[in-house]
Order: sequence, then structure tokens, then C-alpha cells
Amino acid sequence: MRCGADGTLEVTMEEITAPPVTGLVRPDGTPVRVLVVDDEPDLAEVLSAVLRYEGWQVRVAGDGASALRTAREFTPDAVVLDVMLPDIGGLEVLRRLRAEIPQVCVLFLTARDAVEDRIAGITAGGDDYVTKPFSLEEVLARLRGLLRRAGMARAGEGGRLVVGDLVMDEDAREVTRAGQLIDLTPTEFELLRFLMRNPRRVLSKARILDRVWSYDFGGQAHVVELYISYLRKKIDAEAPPLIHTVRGVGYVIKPASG
Amino acid sequence: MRCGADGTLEVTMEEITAPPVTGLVRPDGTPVRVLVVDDEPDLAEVLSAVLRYEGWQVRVAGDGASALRTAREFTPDAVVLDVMLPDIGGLEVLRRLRAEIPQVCVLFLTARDAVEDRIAGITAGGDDYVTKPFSLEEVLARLRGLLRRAGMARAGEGGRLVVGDLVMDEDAREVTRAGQLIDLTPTEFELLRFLMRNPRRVLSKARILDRVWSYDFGGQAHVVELYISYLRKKIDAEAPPLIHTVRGVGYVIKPASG
DNA sequence: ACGGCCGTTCAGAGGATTCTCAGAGGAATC
DNA sequence: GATTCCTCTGAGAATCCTCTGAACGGCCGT
Repeated sequence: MRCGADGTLEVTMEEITAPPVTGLVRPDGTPVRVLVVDDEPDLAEVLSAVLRYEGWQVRVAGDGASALRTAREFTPDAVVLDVMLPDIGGLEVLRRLRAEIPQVCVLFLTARDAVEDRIAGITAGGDDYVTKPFSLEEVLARLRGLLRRAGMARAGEGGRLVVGDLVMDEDAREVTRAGQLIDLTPTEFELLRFLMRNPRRVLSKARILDRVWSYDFGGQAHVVELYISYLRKKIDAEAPPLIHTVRGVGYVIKPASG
Repeated sequence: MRCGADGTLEVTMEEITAPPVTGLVRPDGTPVRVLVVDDEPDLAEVLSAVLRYEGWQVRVAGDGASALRTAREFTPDAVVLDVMLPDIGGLEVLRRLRAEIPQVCVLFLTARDAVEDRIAGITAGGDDYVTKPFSLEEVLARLRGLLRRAGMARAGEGGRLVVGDLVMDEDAREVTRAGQLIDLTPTEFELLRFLMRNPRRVLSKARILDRVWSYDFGGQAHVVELYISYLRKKIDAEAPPLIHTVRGVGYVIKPASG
């Protein structure tokens, strides 16, 4: 996803074609349902494409009133909710949502500087927020966290990712290789998480950029190479490498044997 | 839960896990039931979100009459009750509640300057109160205390929190590290309690603020950093540190080894 | 073999985040 | 009413993170 100078959003085809990976499912086995509420159609569209790609059922609403209307018959498990809506305020929407679907998770989208004021109290329960501009991986990760804690976790792996002897604990934000604790910066962590969520799948630099970096990032794909090199120094330094370059295409992470 | 290639699902029992780790359950194993009674919708919403997140079943009422009505069919174990209700006085509600559910615990919410002697009578009866504006952790702690004394403690944990050689006795309000008694101010204590209730889980500054500070606190997340630094001076000064900064995210408390 | 392209790495500027100190103001206590 | 203690603000310093630019080396075509 790229944010053009004119405010348009481009979505690369790649983003909507590959098969789903993650396994968050409702207790009854049906797919997770997410309602996206944002008055920017482009952003809402990109978000819903990514969530759908995650294997979830998605609906979109452009304002508070239609969000409530949709929620009533869609009964989502989670709602991605922009606090700046044209009609009803975000917190009001939250309250009315809760009145109808008490256990629903809400992920707020908010401007960076509007945080402290209106958002007070929302992280106190299970809910969470993400500040604009965000990266798609960040939104996904937060949403997965919310849903996992809401009882839609898949067996055993409660937010743990494993590739060979490399292990990531998302809650504790800990990464270990062969038991050795590895210290990562936020961007390194998010890049590695994206790789580990797609093991054995070659990821293009463009796609990595789209997912891991914020949508308003104007830089070049060179950063990806740079951060891959940082990661390699930290996790592939003294052991058979897990991160592999696929020349002219991108990068893969996979266990040493295969 | 495993998702087979043919679309089948296997569900194991342990997957249906509750989010946090409170360990308070009814004798018959069903979740604790709490009724929140407050005429401020925002406050009631935040309270119920927090309690629900704690794994309890929650109902909300906006005035005394509907509180009594709801209590009749909900049969709560505890009631969080604002003394200032639009219709019936809090004490009257208490009396009528007791008439129907004799063993119910009641936590009063009251203004700071409320009459002290009446409150004294309340605490004598086993109930408790919290003055507005309160922190959510305070409400939770008091509620846990009430419920524990009402016989809903799960075996083992009697209000003691342990992380490595750091021990907190919630009832005695005592903290020791390696046997050494540590003196904490009220805010320091509450911050540490929140950390110790969530060991190995990274807590964002926003979340800490929402939980540990009063809901009307208008300040910045900077206070959290400040109080973390106070805690470190008292707890982590001359021993392997337990409190760790996760840059760009928040803080974690965890035993020294891992 | 040569040259262009791609990927890797280094070095450093600039920015963001976090830590700590000092002190004002207020609450609690005696 | 005075004292002590606690909480919070503001500012500066220290630390850490991100990204740019450039140099280097290998891969692949011709």
C-alpha cells in the first residue's frame, strides 16, 4: 500500500492474492468477524483487504450511525474504529456498541496528538488503540492480541512464533535463538514478526515496506535491506542462517534444514 | 485448535482459556458476577470493561430502581454502587439488596467529602468503599479483597504476589526484596502491584496510566516514567533488575533469569 | 572478462524516547 | 497551624533509534 502525494492509496495486487496463514477462529469454528469504521474510503478499503486476507470476515462502515446499524446484524467480534467520525463521537459509538455486544473488542484509530485527551480509559479494559499513521502489521498485531485475549486463541501457541530454533514471544516481546535472548529495536521486531508470520514464503521488499512501515513512509526499499542486515547480525550471526535473500525478489525466513 | 487442510477443525479443551490471571471464581466454578451501578455512562462503561476483562460477568444499571430490578434476576456476587444515584439513596439500595441477596458484597463509590461516620458503618458490615476519583486498580483490588473474604479465593494465592525474590503482601501492604522490607508511597505501591499482577507482560504507559492513576488525571505519560524511576531506585538498586524498559512500548516486570 | 545491477554494510546526522534532578504545590499528619 | 510527606511539572542530559548517503563486493548478463 502506498500513499500518493495526491492522497490516493495504491494497493499492490500481491496483497490480495496469497492464501491466509493465521489461525484465530471463533469458538464455534466460524471465521472471526471484524467491522472496520473509517470515513476515509481508501484507508478502510486497504484495511478490510488486509483483514480479509487474514481469513476474517469483514464489513466496512463510513460513519457511526451505519457502524451501529451494521454491527447489529453483523455481530462482529472486533471493531476497528476511527475516533474521528463525521457524525457520532468514537466513545459514544463504543458505548452503544457495548450495550448491544458486550464482549466486543475495539481497536481505536487516532491521530498522534489527539491521544491523551479523548482516549483516556480505553486501554483500561481489553481495548487498545493505534495512532495514525500506523503500519498494517501493527494494526494486525494489535487486533490479533485483542482477539487472542478474548478467547479466540489457537491451541498451544498463545502468541508465540517459532522458526527452527528461533522463537518470538509476542506478549513478552522477547526473541530467543537457541535459548539465547536477543534484543531488538521496535522496527527490527516488527520486521522479524512479519517474516516469522510468513515462514517459507518469499516476501518482496515492496510488500515488506507496505506492511511493516507506516503508510505515509516516503522512503525507498533500501531501508528494508538495511534492516534485514541488522536482523542478520543479531540472529544469524553465529548459527546457520534463517533469513535468505532471493535475488531480484525479496527475502524468506525458514528453518535451516529446508 | 488445528485447522486441517480439508477444512476440519480440532478443538482441545485447554484452548478456551480466560484472558487474565485473577484466580477468583465462584465455588461452583462459574465466573464471578458483578453489578455496576452508576449514573455516569462513561464511568460505568469503563468500569464494566475492566471487570469484564478481569474475566467476570458484568451488568450495568444507571439508577437504584433498575439496579434492584437487575440484581433480582442477575444475582450478583458483588455490587459496585455509587452512593449518589438519581432516584434512591445508596444506603437504601444497599438495604433492599441485602433483603434479597443477603451474602452480596458491596463496594461503594463515594465523593471524597462524603460523611465519614456513615461510611464507617458500611465497612463494619464487611463491605468497603472507594472515594472518587479513584484508580481502576484500586477498585479492582478492593473488589478482589471483598470477594476473597467472601470465600471465592482459588487455592494457593492469598493476596500474595511474587516475582523472583520480590514479594508483595497485598493485605499487609508490605513489599520485600530478598527479605528486605521496602517502603513505598501509595502510588508506588499501586504501580508495582499492577506490574506484579502482569509479570512478563509488556504494559504500555497508556495502559498503566489508565489503570493506576485516577480516571480524571489529565497529565502526561511522563509521570509513569517518573514513578518507574522511583521504583527502580527502591527495588532494583542493588540487585539484578526486575523492571525492564521496552523502548517504544512500555515496561515489564520479570524474574532475573529470563 | 567487463560493466551494470543488486544487495550488503558502514558511518553519521537528526530525531525521538527515556531518565533523572530540582522544586512548587497540595494533601495528610501531628 | 505547622510540619512532613507525596505528587506532579518542567527542563536538561543521556541514550537509543531511524534513515540517508556512499562505498564495496558479488552476481549475471553480454
